[in-house]
Amino acid sequence: MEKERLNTAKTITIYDIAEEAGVSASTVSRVLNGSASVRKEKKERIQKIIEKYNFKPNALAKGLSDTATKNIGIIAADVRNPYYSALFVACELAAEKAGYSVVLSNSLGENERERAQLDIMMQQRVDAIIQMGGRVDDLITDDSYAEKVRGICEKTPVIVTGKLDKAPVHSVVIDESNAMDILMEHLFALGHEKIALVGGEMKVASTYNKYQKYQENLRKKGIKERGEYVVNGTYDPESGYECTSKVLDLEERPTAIIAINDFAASGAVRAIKEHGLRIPEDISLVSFDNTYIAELTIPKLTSIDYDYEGYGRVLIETAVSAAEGKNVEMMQMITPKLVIRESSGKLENGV
Amino acid sequence: MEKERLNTAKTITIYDIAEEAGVSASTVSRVLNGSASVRKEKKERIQKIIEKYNFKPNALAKGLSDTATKNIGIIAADVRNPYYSALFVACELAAEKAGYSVVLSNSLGENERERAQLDIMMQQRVDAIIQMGGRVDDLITDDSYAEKVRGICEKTPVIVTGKLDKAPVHSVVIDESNAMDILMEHLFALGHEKIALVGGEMKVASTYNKYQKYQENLRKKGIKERGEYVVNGTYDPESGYECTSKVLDLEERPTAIIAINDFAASGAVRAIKEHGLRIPEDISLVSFDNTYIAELTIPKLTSIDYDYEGYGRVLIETAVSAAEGKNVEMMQMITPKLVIRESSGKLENGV
DNA sequence: CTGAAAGCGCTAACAT
DNA sequence: ATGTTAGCGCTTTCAG
Repeated sequence: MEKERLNTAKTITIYDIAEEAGVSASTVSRVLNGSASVRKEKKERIQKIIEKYNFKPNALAKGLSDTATKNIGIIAADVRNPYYSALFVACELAAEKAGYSVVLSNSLGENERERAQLDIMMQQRVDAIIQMGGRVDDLITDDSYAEKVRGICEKTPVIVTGKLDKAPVHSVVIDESNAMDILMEHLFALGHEKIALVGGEMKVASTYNKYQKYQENLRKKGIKERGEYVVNGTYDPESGYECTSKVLDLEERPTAIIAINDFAASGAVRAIKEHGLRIPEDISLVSFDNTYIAELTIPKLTSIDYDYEGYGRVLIETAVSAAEGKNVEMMQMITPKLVIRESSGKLENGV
Repeated sequence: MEKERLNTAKTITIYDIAEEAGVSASTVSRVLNGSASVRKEKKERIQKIIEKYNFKPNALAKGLSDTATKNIGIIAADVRNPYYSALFVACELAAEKAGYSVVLSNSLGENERERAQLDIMMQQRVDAIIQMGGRVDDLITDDSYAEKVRGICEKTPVIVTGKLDKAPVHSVVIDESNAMDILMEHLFALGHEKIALVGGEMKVASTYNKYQKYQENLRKKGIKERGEYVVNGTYDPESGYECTSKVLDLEERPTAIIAINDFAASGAVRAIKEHGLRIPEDISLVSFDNTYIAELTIPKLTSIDYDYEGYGRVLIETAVSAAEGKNVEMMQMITPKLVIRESSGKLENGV
């Protein structure tokens, strides 16, 4: 049987354009990129032919001869998480404006995949790599991972949303500590002192930092920390539900709960309602990330926002500048902001 | 000031490997791809050197000389929507297994962007393009868009999750009609006859199809359709809230509501609760898509699932087969499945 | 202002 | 089994 190739219209190249215009390929290239002046007459003739064929230069060939591909690789932990999808889309939009494209892949919590993706992006010759979540969230940097990234940094700038010790990467991180301060100030102002912290793993740097600040805030306020008010878990609704249930079953239950993210908070809402308690009358609930989940729950969640659009812009600006060899700060902070909705309220009376 | 380029370690190529191994570049290429047998001794020597430098062949050069890039472009309407993110990740995983990478971009409802993205993917020489949502969801195909895609199809297979008249694309669509049948059967079985349909735009094919089936089911059951029970809107929570509110304010309100997707349903939940009604005791609520939103609401939603993993697999298999010039069916259907949760229940008594 | 020529890194006949 | 050679499509000196 003969092998049939259906989709095989002739690929038109810069040479075809050149021939039809009666000029050399170089000239076509010049008008394509505006890299040098071409006589107006010729220029127009060439442009007409380009349009006629709707010619688009082969990006592979261009990337091969150039040094840049105008592609930025993004490795996200999981775009199904609204935090990452919001940030990713923000990056995509910012990149578009800067004349770059983004290439996304999800590490999905698997170390192996994350490393493989780094390799693929290098092979693809992206001009910079942005890593959002995953290994760069680890409180203790994985040594072999750091080494891998170090190798990459020699050729391609790497920007992370967390930290990576021992590797010259650019960091653009949320000021988690500040975020926790804001949240606790809010709760203190409402009269809460019995405050629980649910969800999240201590091996994740951002969670650990929040925990530190949680302690510090209590201490400053002269409130003794109760170990049973801090229940670790993961970052999903199920975990939020379980952690919250535990806290609510305590003899002396808290009057306010801080969930590690909106997902966990949504689980917390369920647990609180099942315990026959009202939000915020009986218990206040606040969380981090301000994803659209915060508007889906009933009541809507008071949550910490990061201005995703701005965050994405900074990430891309950093990536682009670094890719173009400009000098960029190695460490930048994103300032969080409190968005007050319905889930937090004044402490009415003791429990 | 001197321009400084930091990230510029020497790029090592197949020739460097060849030289150090004392062989020709072809031989290195052969061991790299296993495209022909190489004497074991040499092979091992070469592999050692490759590992030593952690050499990864330049994908651009490879794509340029080969005819394939092993990249599949995916244009999604918006990955921030859990439906698309679930499907995208499913595709990514399936592609990975097939030795392909996926390249994502979001059209975000903007016609211009969607077209531009098609161009970019062509320039990038992806082996196939999968389009999820966007213009391919239109009930009436945009002519100029179809023409554009037609041009692309001549070179690169296009797979759509909707339809595109007048363009030889492969379709992998959800059997929406069947989905609506299942949902209504479920409601009928629970005793509901006053059924509303909220959210969605009729200009979107899938919504229109659902509406058709909604009517047909009522007719078959001998129930007269009430125009006021069908309230169009969009696909977000806000719209679900508004559409549902309208329906609940009717003199004779429905006993069951079908939301166009989980997002709209989450808004519906809010509206229903604000009306002081219980779900499902006073009113049943069902929806389409079975995203994680269905598990976040209280109560959890009865929703139509599509088996995202399977759906993604079919999309990628189709893309890969088409890219490799194999014969693939032009039209495939995804069978929906009902997932019953807490939001739907027996009709207790008349309103 | 423009063309010729070399090269980006890899693959694929074609010889040997 | 392996080396040689000729591209893939574009950019970029270098001449003129």
